[in-house]
Amino acid sequence: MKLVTWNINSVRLRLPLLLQLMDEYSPDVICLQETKCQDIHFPREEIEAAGYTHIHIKGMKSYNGLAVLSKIPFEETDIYERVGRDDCRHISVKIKGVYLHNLYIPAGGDEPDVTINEKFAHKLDFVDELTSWFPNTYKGSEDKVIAVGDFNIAPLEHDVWSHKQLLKVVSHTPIEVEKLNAMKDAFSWVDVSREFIPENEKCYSWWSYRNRDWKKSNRGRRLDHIWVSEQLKNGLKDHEILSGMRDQEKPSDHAPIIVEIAL
DNA sequence: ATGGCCGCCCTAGGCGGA
Repeated sequence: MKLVTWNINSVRLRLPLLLQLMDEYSPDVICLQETKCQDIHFPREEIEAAGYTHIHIKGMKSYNGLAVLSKIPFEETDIYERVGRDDCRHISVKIKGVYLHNLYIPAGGDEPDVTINEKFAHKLDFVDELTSWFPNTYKGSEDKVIAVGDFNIAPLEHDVWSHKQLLKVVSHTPIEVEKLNAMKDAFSWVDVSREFIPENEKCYSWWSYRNRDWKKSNRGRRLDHIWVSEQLKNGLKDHEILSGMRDQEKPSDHAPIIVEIAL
């Protein structure tokens, strides 16, 4: 199964790029984050015409929003309200016996301090909830589970362009890294990108729009992740961060990540 | 060293992103 995760930053604005991605890589399943559109406005017809006839979405006006687009039928679909909010940050499908979760973890605002920044508290609570939810819901040793999406946390030193300069910047603070690692350990998740790219090599999936030349300055962060349960580790075949998509006209600030997994 | 952009929305400046 070829699987893509991509924070598309508006599915309507980026539809031509999405169709290009489908045409070039022919993934079986595509998980999108930040679709930024209500379900009634989702561009179903064009996506179905490209062969992705199985669509599971949960969107809202202006912010957040998720989609799973597939050539393969779903056996189940679900929508979750994390930390009690109906804000379109977690959906899932069951496909070929695999539970596939599409996540958009809150960005967390500017100040990494829960006492003055409610958004940062929301982010940490969101991760905490998932830390117990996955092991309570599945058996990592038996169930085939995949979690992908924009986690908005770059956990490793070489997941950011400057570890030292980003220690106090939301996305790379010690408390966020600790929380994300706790979530990973609680289900023995496998961090797929780091199975293919050694931890001592720089690896990014996001580059700010603010850099005049994102490629030249290369001040990126690895915010997008693909995690698989232990069951699937031996099936990992291929992996690529499609940074070429960051180089197109009107790009998303995130690059898609593609993996191939033998099920 | 710093500031630098983008997309959305009851079309225009504010919010959110990270």
